[in-house]
Amino acid sequence: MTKLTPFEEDNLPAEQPSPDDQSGMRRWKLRQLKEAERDPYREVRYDRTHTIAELLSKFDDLAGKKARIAGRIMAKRGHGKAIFLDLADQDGRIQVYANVDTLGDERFEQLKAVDIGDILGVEGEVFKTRTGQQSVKATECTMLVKSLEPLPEKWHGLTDIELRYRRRYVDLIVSPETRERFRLRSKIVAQMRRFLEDERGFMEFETPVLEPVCGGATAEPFVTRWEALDDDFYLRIAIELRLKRLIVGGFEKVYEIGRIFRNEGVDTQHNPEFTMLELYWAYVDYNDIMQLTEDLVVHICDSCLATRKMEGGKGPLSFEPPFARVQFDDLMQEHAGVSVLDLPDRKAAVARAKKLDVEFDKDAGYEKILDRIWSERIEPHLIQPTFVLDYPVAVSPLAKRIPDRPHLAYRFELFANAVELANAFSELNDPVEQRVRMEEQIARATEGYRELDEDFLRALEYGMPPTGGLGMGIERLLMALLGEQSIREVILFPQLRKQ
RNA sequence: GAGCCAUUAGCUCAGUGGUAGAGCAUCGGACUUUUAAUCCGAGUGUCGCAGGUUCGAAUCCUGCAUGGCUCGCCA
Repeated sequence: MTKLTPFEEDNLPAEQPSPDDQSGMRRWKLRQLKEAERDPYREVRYDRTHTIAELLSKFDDLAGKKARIAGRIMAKRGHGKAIFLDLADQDGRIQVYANVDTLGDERFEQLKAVDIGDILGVEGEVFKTRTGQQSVKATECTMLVKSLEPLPEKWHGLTDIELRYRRRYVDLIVSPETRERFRLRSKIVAQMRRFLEDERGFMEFETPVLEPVCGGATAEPFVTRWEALDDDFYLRIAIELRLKRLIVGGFEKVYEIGRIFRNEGVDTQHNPEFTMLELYWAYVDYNDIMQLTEDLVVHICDSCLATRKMEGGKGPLSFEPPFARVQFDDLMQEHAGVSVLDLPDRKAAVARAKKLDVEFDKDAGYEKILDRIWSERIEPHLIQPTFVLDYPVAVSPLAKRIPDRPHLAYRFELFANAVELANAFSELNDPVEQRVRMEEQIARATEGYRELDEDFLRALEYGMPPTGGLGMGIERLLMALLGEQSIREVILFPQLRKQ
């Protein structure tokens, strides 16, 4: 008998608790293990000969040979003097068979005491049962972790949405779909980097998340306090203005995949923190960026999903290039019955919105009303991947004006599944015009915290070459590619209220 | 921030005013190739929280909490 620490004495029951108290039962079992000098938490490593997926893929060669595997017990089927366990590791699941003849009485009784959720190392012979089930016949079992909480029901798993988010680790244990979704997220981001770096020669940089002034988008920032300086700072709402400084500095192909924070509400399309790919490419225009964007998305389809066709929430999607390319104004004329040329001011926009039955806040400014018409009347039609080109300058403060159509800017957005995936410009590099447009934007802003990023304007004054830039919401892309309707399904730990 | 909906056993869910239920899981027993193992037996509980109505409330009402959906802000 090993003497327990006072903490263990207090927290691990000495007597068998009520069977209803499942975690109590497990703690009681843990105490017995510790007292018998079989404390599972003492184990520091377990040498595996194979992962379960490897073992299964080489099963015929390994049959009759010894193997060592490890994983979590997902099911337990007692059978008198024999027992079956399902053992799962990261990529596979296999049956373990054990009987009293091969293990002996003592070790067989120990194995019978394991609970679903415990983590076990198993050494044994690779074999098939008489029903042909690929299995390992245990000759030695090592308890690697005692799980103190019971897992959800084996058939339905965890369906309570709140619990799935708050205890994502449990969701990952019991839901292969969840594991697969986040495995794909990791792979897609990795392939994004591989494509940009290895195939296109971009360099990734990391720019500050904490900023003295925030810009690059219109959104409410999170404010935080830098105590040492006794001053407020902001969590960035975009990466744009930082990366453009790198173009000024002479780097020609730069990108960052990073976290963005926007102090806004939560819904199926929005999480207060999300991940954005932003890239800037000197000496090219938005047509080159459009081609790059299409190539990138197709590369991800081919390398991660092995298909360019998928089931979106609003019907089947085909990412077969070339994606449709359509003028913003053509869509306006088709679905809103008006050209932006005929909506020169707020009054005209209000009249059109009313005619279209598009509701808007009575304080809404000109851009906001245009945006409302757009999202109510046009966006719902953009199911298949579509590049929408040449937006009104009024809603594109960082994009270069088109000289022979001065009310429009060199800007495109990529839509799929009726959601915006990406936003790109031929970047405005005229420091004088940029200052005017930013000042106009600030003057119209209804929310606080808007001030000119003077240092960005100074950078433009030093001279930024003609540049194309892109911003792409990673979660939005994942939703479109994986057919998910809620952004929380592609974010491991979505923001929820404190409990 | 607003509207609607949900919250019952560890998990998945029944239960519309009259003794709180099922399956899985758990506990006891049988079973040496099962696989949602099977068979026999047992116990699940602050019915989200706080009030109210009623002889009596999981059930009706009010407030609160958390979550979901829709809407507003936002990508």
